[in-house]
Amino acid sequence: MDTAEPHKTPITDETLRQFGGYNLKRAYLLIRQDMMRALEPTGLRIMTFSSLSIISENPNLTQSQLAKALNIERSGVVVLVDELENADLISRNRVKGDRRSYALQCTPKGEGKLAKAQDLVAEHENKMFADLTSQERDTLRDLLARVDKRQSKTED
Amino acid sequence: MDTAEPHKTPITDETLRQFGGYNLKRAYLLIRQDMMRALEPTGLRIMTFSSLSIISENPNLTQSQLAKALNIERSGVVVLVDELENADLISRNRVKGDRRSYALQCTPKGEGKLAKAQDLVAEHENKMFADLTSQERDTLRDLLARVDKRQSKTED
DNA sequence: TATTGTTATACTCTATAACTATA
DNA sequence: TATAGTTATAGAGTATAACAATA
Repeated sequence: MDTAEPHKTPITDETLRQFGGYNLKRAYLLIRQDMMRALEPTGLRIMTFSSLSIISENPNLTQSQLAKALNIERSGVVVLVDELENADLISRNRVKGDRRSYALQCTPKGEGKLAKAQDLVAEHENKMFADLTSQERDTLRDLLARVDKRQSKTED
Repeated sequence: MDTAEPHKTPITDETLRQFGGYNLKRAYLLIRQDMMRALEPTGLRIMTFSSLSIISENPNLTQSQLAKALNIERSGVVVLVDELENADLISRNRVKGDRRSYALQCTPKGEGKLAKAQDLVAEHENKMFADLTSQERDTLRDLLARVDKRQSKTED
């Protein structure tokens, strides 16, 4: 079998392009990479940034609640919260009624860091979605959110 | 600090929802998981499915070309191609002019497997995008593809 | 018994770097 | 010297399972 002709024309992925999931993955990986670069100067990673944002928006939530919000396991949250606490961006506080759980709060330093990070992320998004009009960005966000919303419905 | 009140209202992620990347990630992880489930009966994983599809569409392409098409490193392709070859779904063939590279081809068995897998993936997509009209699915695909297209342009 | 947080462990995916054989 | 494929290794990211403290 020493006789194959090399493939000449440019490589295509037309078949895969027909699938929404394929386009979704390509775009996601691209944006993920630039997002990591954008957050670099803050010392945050994507998941610590997300955690910080949710903690800021929902003061005194527990780690279990954060796990559910992030769609990850409780064990994964420990690492994220450790990292944020060690950087003095959040605090673990004891709760009145239940001594098993912690109430997570942003520190002032954490709020400042979050604000800075959000600016960098907004900049990153403007870059990544530069080819889309403001209306198209809204449409994309809406369509993706509607796909995501099916999850809670189809909880079997 | 034993005095924090627990967070009462449902946990929200409104701030993060404003970012396209966040919605993208949520939708991607959701679809990824169901995609793995959909492919399970075929024995294929997402990346071997994608590889098989691209090889079928571009007969006799090399592993390096496949790596570029999949946006991964050459070393990663070896594992994928090994897996497909061991399952007798593709063959590595020697090329005329260059004895360093392989020309990858789908076997008849590989074409059959690919067809079956594509049906399963189409079914999976119908399920995941059930809340979107046909037109909205096209819009989503188009917007994602346009985000992805920036990559080749912004090659610095 | 069930739940919160924790730890240890393992698995998947991918990148990096060093190697070989060809060119 | 450069390129195709290979191998070994390491690093994220996450899941699973078992555990201690508390409910």
